Amino acid sequence: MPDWLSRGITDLFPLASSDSDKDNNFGLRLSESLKENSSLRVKFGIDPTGSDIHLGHSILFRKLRSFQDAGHTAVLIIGDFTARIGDPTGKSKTRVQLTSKEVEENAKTYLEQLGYGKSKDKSLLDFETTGRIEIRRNSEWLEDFDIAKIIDLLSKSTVGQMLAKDEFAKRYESGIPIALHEFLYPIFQGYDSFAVKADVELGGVDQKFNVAMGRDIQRHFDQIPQFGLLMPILVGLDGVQKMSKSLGNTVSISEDPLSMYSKLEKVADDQVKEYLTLLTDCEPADFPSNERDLQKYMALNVTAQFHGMISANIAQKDASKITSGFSNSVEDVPELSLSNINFPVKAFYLISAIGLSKSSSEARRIIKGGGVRLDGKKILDPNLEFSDKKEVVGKILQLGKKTFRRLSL
RNA sequence: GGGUCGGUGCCCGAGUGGUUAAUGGGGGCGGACUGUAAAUCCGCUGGCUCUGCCUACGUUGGUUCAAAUCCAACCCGGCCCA
Repeated sequence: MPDWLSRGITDLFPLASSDSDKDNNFGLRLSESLKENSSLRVKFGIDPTGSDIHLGHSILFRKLRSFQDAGHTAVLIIGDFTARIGDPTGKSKTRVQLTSKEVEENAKTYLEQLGYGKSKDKSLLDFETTGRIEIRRNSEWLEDFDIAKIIDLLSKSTVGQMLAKDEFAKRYESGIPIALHEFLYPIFQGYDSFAVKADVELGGVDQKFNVAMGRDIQRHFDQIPQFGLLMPILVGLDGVQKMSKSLGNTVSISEDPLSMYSKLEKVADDQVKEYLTLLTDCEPADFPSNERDLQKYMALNVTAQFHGMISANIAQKDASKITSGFSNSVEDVPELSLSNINFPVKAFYLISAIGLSKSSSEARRIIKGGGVRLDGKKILDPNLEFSDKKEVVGKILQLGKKTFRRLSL
């Protein structure tokens, strides 16, 4: 198996029983497809339930991109129909069902973040080269399923199988409700594989059940079952739980270089190498030996993946100025426009109005707690009034240790 | 459908008529410390341009000077029985 493929993966199934067992030998299937010049169809489903793509998601997209670069076809399935069910995976309670309008909006932002419309060297996926990507929505085939068909599919799985799935088992045991429609999710996701004739499905390790379901359903319809390629779940900034928006431990791929770098340089020591493996192409031979240096090296290289090495370098310099107390000489602070603020304005209101705090009460609290600086000078009175824009324009507003904004007109 | 127990702030969980945004823990945020962090320590943790005013204990109504706490109906859930 080539390196680009094996890097970082946790599972590939089924495993070949012998070298000639071509339906179960992925290496063989891969080399055959290259010989015949017929690309593999690599399915990856996204559930447009949020709007932000973070680094945890990006490891799957990176792998998908590797397939594209190797000449295969990424079949990106927007789970617009299944999103309305809600994937129970990893959820300890029934997920809220979204309206189709919300789903559509999310899907659009997803595609933009993935680089839809951009050249391939500036985007996460290759939308540019013909034949390398196919974007599908599963409402295409799921929307008008009739009951007979659903019953046919449902009859292929048992309650026992469903309850063997970890999340269902846990919820069942601890008395947390499982709505019946949640059982449909894995089945429909599995059907997607048949609908797009997937040769491979990519997913996180927590998707094993769903990916395996795809194999069952393809077999049921006499299609050669897909291979399952599973990637690890990225641990989030808290160093313990998986990276997930609802846990608030994410780094979003659309974040500015400075925030991205600053967050990454404090990733827990024992996660740093994992980040390097999954989020960069760096080789272990080049890793610095000192732990703090390794952290910085990782933060730099990951940031460079999304913003380029030049911006990443500036972010690194800026971050070090900030931590050593020279925040006024920072080069690349994101600007924040004051155009819709009416002066005179009180400090707490300013912070809340420009969106740096969740509420004006929170802004007051942070100020009282000594967490706000303007050009390095602490502001301690929430009611401090700025009578004119000129007083603050061009200055750097700092919130806590990580958030910096240069105020502009 | 019947029985029974229960629904409290981001989460868990106290609280069963009365100074109060509601004990405690977790999480989060801010500060100190440090190799950024973690650990530890301290502070904050409903909203509002805030010396005050709103909104809050499943929902709606009721009793009362006064209700998260009492009553009624309804909604939602766990368990047991069918």
